[in-house]
Amino acid sequence: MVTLAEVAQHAGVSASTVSYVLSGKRSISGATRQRVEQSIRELGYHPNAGARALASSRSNIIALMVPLRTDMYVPVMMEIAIAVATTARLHGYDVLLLTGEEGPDAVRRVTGSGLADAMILMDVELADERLPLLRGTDQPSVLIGLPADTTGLTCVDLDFGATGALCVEHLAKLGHHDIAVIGEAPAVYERHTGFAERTLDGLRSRARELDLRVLHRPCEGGYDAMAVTLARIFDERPGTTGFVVQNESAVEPLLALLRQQGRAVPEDVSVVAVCPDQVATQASVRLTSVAIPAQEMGRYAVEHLVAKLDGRGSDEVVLIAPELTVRASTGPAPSAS
Amino acid sequence: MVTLAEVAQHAGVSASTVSYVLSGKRSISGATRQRVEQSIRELGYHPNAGARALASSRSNIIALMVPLRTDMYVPVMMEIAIAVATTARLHGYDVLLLTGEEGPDAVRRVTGSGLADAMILMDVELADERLPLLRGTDQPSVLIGLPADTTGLTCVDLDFGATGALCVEHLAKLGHHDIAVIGEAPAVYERHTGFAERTLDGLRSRARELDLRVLHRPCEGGYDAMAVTLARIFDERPGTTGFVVQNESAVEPLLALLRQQGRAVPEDVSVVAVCPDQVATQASVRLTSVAIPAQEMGRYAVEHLVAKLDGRGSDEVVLIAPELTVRASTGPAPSAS
DNA sequence: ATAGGTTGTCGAAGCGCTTCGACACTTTCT
DNA sequence: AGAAAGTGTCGAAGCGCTTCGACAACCTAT
Repeated sequence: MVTLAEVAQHAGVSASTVSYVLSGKRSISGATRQRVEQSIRELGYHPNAGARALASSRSNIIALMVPLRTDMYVPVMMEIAIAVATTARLHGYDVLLLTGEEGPDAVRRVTGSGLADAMILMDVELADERLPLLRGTDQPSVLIGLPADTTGLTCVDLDFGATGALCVEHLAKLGHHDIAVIGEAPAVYERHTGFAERTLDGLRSRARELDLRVLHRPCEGGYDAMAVTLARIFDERPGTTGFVVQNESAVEPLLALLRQQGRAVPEDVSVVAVCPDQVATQASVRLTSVAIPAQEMGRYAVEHLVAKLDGRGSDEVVLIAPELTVRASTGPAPSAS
Repeated sequence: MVTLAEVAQHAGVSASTVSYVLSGKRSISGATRQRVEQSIRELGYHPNAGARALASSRSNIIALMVPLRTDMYVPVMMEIAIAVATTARLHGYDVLLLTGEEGPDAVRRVTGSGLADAMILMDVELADERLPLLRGTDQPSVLIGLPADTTGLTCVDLDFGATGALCVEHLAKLGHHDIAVIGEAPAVYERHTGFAERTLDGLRSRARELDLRVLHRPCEGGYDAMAVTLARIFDERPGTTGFVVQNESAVEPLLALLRQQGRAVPEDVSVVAVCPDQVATQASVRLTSVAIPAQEMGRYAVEHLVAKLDGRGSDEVVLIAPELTVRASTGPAPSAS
C-alpha cells in the first residue's frame, strides 16, 4: 500500500504539499504539481479512505436508504439508485446502500459514525419515524417522496397532484365522462406513502371542475385481482370509457382483460398510466402515460446534497411537473366519435 | 460527537478497555463491561467509522458492483442487491454501491483506497476486464456469474446448463418433440455474459440425448419483436409445441401472441420460463418455470466473503442446482393426449 | 531601497481508534 | 511455599491523512 509520505519522498516534497496538490486547497506551482502527479502515477497511489475521513471528517459517501420491499416499483427504485450512484461519482462521492429494514436505527448509526456525509431516503411515509432524527442532525438529507410535514426538510418528488389532474384533463379533452381510477394495492394506501392519495386528490378535484365522474378502486397486481376489480367497475359504472392506472403490475392485466372482453383500446376505452416509460412502451398497447422521472429525482437528490455539503443550497421542496406522453392507448370517447 | 475517550472517562476506565469491550478481543470482567456498556448507552456513543478503518485497516464495507444497464433482469439485480445488503448487515458490514460504469477503475479505486474490504461483482462477462485485477489483489471477492476462466476466483451462479437440461426434460416427459427456445436479445449474446449460452448448451445436449428437435431464436423484448420471432418459428417448425423462454420481457408478449393466434396454453402449446418467481406467478398464465435464485446468490456471496475475511473459506465455484416448479403453462403434448 | 503584499512550501499537531507489550494481581500446580 | 500460568487493565505508539501557522522567496509600489 502506497502512502502519501512515500509519494512525497518520491517527488522530493513534503507530505502536506502532496495533500494540497490532491485537494487544490492551496496554490501549488506548476512544476511541483507535475512532479507530484507524476509520482502519484508512477507509484499507483490511492489515498486511504479511512485516513482521509478521519482527518477531514468527511467520508465522501452518500447513504441511500432503499425500501426493503421488492414488490413494488422495483424498476423505479433501481433507476433511482443507479442515477444516484452515477451522479454521486460525478461529484466524487460513493454511495452506501442501506435497506429500510433497520429503520430509524440506520439513520442514527450512519450519522453517529460519520460513515456517510449525507443521506437520501426513499419510500417516505407521511409520518415517517426517521424524520425527527433528520431534523435533529446537521447532516444534510433529501427525501424522495413527500411526508406530511416538510418543515426543515428537503424533498423531491413527482407532483402527483398535478399528475392526477393531467391524466383526467387528457381524458376530458377526448370527451370521456366516466373515469375509473385503478390504484395501488390497498396495502400501499394503508402504509400512508402519500403519493397515491395525492394523485387521487389532484385527479378528483380537477374532475369536479371538469364535471366528470370518477370511480376509484385500489387493486392488487395480477390477473385475478384485476378481473374482479374490473368486473365491479363495469358493474357499477357501465358507461366507463376512461381509465387511469397507477399500478405497474395492474397495467398488463387490465389491457389483457379489456381485450378479452372485446373492448378495444383506444376505440372503446382509453387508458392512461402513471408508470415508468419502460412499462408504458413495452406494454401490449403503447400506453399514453405520465412518466415517473426516476433519473431526474435521483440526480436532483445528489446534486442538492453536494451543494449543501459545499455550503450552498437550502431546504426546499421540489415537485417535478408531470409530463403526459400521448401514445396509442387513448383516443376520443366512443360517444364523441 | 462522542468519542471513545469520553466514554472511557465516563466509565472510569482507559480507552483501550472500552475498545476491548467493543471488539471482544480481550477478556473483560463482567463489572467493567457493564459499566462501559452503560456509559456507551448513556452518552449515545457510536464509534467513528473513519478512525476505525484507519486504525484497523478494516472498513467493514463490502462493495457491490451492479451493471449500469437498467434494461435487463432488473428485478433479479434488485433482489440480489437487497439480499446482499441485508445479509451484510447481519454480519456487521455495510454495502457500497458501485455501478459498472467505471469498469476496472472502480476495482482499482476500491482496493487501493481501502474503501471496502471485499467486493461482489455482478454481470460478469466471459473475459471480464476486471478479473486480472481481482486475481492480482488479496482482497476477497465473489462473482455472481461465471467467467470463462475461474482459476483463483470464487463464483456463484445458477447452474444454467442444468437449467436448460431440466426445461427440456420436463417438456420431453410431457411428450413434446419440437422445442423452440426464445432467448435473450442478441446484444446479450454478443456481450458474452455466458449464462445464455450455458442454458442453450445444456438444453441442446440433453435434447440430443432425448432425441428432440430444438430451434433457438434470440429475441428483443416487446410485442413487435416477439411477433416476428414467433411467426418465423412456426414458419420453420410448424409442429412446435414446446417453448422455453429465457427473457423476462418476452414472456408476456409470447403468451399474448399465442392466445391471439388461438393456441391455448397449455393445451396446444407448453411454455417453460427461466425467470424470477415473481414474473412466473404474475404472468397471465401461471408459468412453469425455473426460478433464478437471486436471494440465495446474494446471501451466499456475502457469507463467503465474511468467511474469507475471517480467515476461513477458500476459492470455489458454486453452481446452484435449478429447481423447476410446475405451474399452469405446461401440459401433455397435443399429439400425446 | 524598503515596507508591504503575494505565492509556494514545510513542519507539526491531531483526527479517534486499535493493538501491543507491560504490569499487577489472582489462581493453579508441584 | 514458590514458580508458573492465567486474567484484567492500562499506557503509548501509530494508522495515513488534513490543516494551520510559519516562513522563505519573490514581486510590487512608494
